[in-house]
Amino acid sequence: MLDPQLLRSDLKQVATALTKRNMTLDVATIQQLEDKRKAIQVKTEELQALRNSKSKEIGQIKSKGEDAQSVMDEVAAIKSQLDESAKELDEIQHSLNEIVSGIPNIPHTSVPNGSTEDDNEEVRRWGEPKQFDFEAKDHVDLGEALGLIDFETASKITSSRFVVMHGGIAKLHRALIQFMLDMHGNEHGYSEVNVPYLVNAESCFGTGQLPKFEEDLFHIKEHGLYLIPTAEVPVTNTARDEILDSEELPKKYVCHSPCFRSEAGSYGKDTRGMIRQHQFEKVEMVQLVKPETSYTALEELTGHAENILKKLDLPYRVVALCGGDLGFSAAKTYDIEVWLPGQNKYREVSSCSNFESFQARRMKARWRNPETNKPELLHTLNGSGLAVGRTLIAVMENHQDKDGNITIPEPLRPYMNNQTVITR
RNA sequence: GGAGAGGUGGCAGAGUGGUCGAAUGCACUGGUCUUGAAAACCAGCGGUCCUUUAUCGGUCCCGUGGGUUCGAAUCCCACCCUCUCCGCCA
Repeated sequence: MLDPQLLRSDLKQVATALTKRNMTLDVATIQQLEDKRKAIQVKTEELQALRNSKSKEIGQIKSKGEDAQSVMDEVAAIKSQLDESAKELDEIQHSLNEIVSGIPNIPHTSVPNGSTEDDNEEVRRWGEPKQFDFEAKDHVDLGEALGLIDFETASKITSSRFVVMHGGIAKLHRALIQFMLDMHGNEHGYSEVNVPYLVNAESCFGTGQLPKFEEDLFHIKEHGLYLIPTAEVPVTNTARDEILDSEELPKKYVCHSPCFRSEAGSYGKDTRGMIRQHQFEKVEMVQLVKPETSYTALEELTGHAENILKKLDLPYRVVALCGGDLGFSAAKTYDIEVWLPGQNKYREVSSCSNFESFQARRMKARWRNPETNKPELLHTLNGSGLAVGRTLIAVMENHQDKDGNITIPEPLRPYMNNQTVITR
């Protein structure tokens, strides 16, 4: 959520900043509602103040044993006015709220202009795509030839966009998770958390999935809960309605979880293989920081995700998302794209974002600034470190040999009983 | 799932219709005292929103949402959560 003060004082400037997202803000409607809100809120609160003081008066009169009827009649007259005014205020605030909570974050000044992913800006590359002296297979062919990846059974027991993994691939998947958790925990200073995979609506609102993107979520209606689309939701919401001490910051969490996405609207996209699933696993990094440090934290966090790819010897590039490709809550995002020989292109394995105070304002996640001694909004960040399924694909495709075996990257071997290769 | 108890400020804990945003204690902050510290004493000490350049002032907040009332922490209704016992269960 954007700062309501900013919307009041500088609505036009906000509208201009949002054009970077190819978004037009309905300035006239907001301005009109805001003017109305101001007038009615002042009126309502004045009436409330009057009612309160008169009611107190009644108490005083009665305690003296005198007759308070005339004052009571006065308050009764105020009451109907107040009810009407309060109702009107409620309606205006409601519609204003609806509009404001649907406005995306303002892109940081460093965010490139553009409307689609083609306009994203490549920041750097690491590693060289490997030249194979045979025709590289994709993970589907590799996995099925090994007999270790099975989409058919998954669709029998559940539906499309799910997968069953066996043996060496299942172990490789698990090894990746443990390797990532250990790297971030031991080398990068994150503390590991394990959180619920079902969350309530307040949490989804806090991180920005609700109200606008409900269709992307799996919803358990009879319990009013949602399956998490990313650990970002439960982990960031640990700070909801909290005021943290300055000394506890920054808070850095790493969390492994499954992620559930309905993928509504992506029919026909990435239907082959494990690239786009309804359920996948991810190791997520979340940081809660003081505002002045959030952009250095973003660089640092992105670097932490990159380190995983470096250790696994997987070529990648980092792109800065352009305004049009930026997610709803993010002020700035770097995507990390890993090289996939099977597709002959770079594909996203991580998305690292600074949300500034956008999520924090929605969830009232604050810290006490010792300089002012007042609660102030935190800045929140998160990034995949990394998407496990896609990293698995990358390992398979980049480290395959001509016989279709997979060489296990050195750092994963301790997690796989020192196995060096996955064969049929 | 059944039965019972309970949800009040950072914590503990009082408060059952009217000067209660809330006693008291602890914690915390500042001051006095002290060579320093402790103790003692004095003072301060929640959040939200509105108005305002700012102050002042005002609104709202006692689990959440409704209701009754001139007036609700206090009464009524619904829901949520916690604890204890029983049942079921990884």
